[in-house]
Amino acid sequence: MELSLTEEDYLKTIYQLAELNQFSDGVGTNDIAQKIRISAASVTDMLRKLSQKAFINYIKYQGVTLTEAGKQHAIYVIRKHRLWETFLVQKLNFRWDEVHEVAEQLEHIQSALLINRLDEFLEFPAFDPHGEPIPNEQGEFTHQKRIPLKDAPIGEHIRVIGVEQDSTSFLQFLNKIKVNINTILRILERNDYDSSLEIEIEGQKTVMISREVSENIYIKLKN
Amino acid sequence: MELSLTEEDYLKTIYQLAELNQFSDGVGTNDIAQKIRISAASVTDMLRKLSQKAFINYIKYQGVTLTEAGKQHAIYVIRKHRLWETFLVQKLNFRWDEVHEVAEQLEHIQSALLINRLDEFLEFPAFDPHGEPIPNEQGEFTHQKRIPLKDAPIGEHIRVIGVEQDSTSFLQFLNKIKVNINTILRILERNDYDSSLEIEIEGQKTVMISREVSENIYIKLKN
DNA sequence: CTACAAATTTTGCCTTCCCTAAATCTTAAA
DNA sequence: TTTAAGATTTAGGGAAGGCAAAATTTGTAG
Repeated sequence: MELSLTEEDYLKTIYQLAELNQFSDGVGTNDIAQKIRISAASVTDMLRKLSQKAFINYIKYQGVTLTEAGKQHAIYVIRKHRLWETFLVQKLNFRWDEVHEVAEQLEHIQSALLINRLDEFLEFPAFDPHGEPIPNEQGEFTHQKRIPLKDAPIGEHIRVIGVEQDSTSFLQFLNKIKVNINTILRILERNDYDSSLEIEIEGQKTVMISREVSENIYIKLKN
Repeated sequence: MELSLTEEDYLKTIYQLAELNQFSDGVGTNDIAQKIRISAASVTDMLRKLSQKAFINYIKYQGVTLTEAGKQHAIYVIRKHRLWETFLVQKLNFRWDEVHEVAEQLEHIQSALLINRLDEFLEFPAFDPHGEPIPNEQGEFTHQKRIPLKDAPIGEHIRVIGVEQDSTSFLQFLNKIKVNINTILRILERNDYDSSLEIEIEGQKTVMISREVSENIYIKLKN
């Protein structure tokens, strides 16, 4: 079944919200409305529609969960989004902070052939430029243990493997201090009063970063 | 100004129809309707809208022409379309007959950065995989003299530089007989009774092609 | 010059997706 | 247990883009 661009956005959003709130048992109308910047009334309309098409389980006033079909499709949209982001960064030299808006459009192109060829062209990447896993054609994710930089041990060499991507200005900041995927860092000192960190970047310069920043960078120990 | 996907399609279509009918002085409502498979009534609606936005010159019952702004944008859509086709064929190994549908979607992605980076990535191609010229960022086309294969001299080595792309089955046929851009041909014999040609392909096999086919392949003399 | 066929526009209406305001349900504090 | 705040849905409606049928204009054959 072909879904409209809008329907795809809803499914993706519901999937992402469900990921976040793994504790609760359904995604709320308002959460969706807020995330895609739309009125709650409009969301209710669409939920009824998606429910009829059997992509979501929807009981009035109770929140929604994805059906298996809905989940499959949501993952497919995420696959498309992350493959395009990878393409933009690796092949067209986009910066971290430039990819999102364009990938939001590209993710709705309808062509299974295109996506599989793109995957092949990129040599079947397992992670996108922000370190998020890219589902394969079967919808399976590669898992990877990620530690927030703020919890990393002091003094050891560590490798950046992911970042949160909600904020463009955050990504631009990382760009400015030349922190990227695979950048090697070392925490020199932790300041307890404000949880800021002094870090060494690629053995070169030293930078102070706030707790906000160190919460949004994920690393693994080198080796 | 940002144009909707639909508006872009209309402008592109008007441009293409105007190219074809260079003799007449305006594109008709019905022509547009037929080309984009929509009712004439809907076309009238959109023409009024595009006229208000100053992309076309429209006088009721008189047909339309593009304004300078409309022409610029039409050419930009064509630029996007042809760059994406080039990408699909050169980088993702799409066949001639597979590219059109996907490029129709990709041509509406809104990002000047994306298009210019794609252009660069493809090394500023002057022609798309069907031999059509790709306008540069300034909207300028590279011209190239093309001779229909049916009018080519007998016996000489000639190079395929373009094909018509209206028919998928035609493109599939070319694929089957392994005729592509830059393929070297030689006409062995012309059959006057039905204007069919016997041609040699890349010095290898020999094939009979009908007049319909030879009218839709363009060549230049080798060297 | 007329009259009819073809082209075009108008009219009235549909679907999708969105909105505000009003109504209703849920839930947690008192 | 009550109730008010917050969440959600309903009601009514708008813009974009589409359609069929009716009305109008144009152009051409006689």
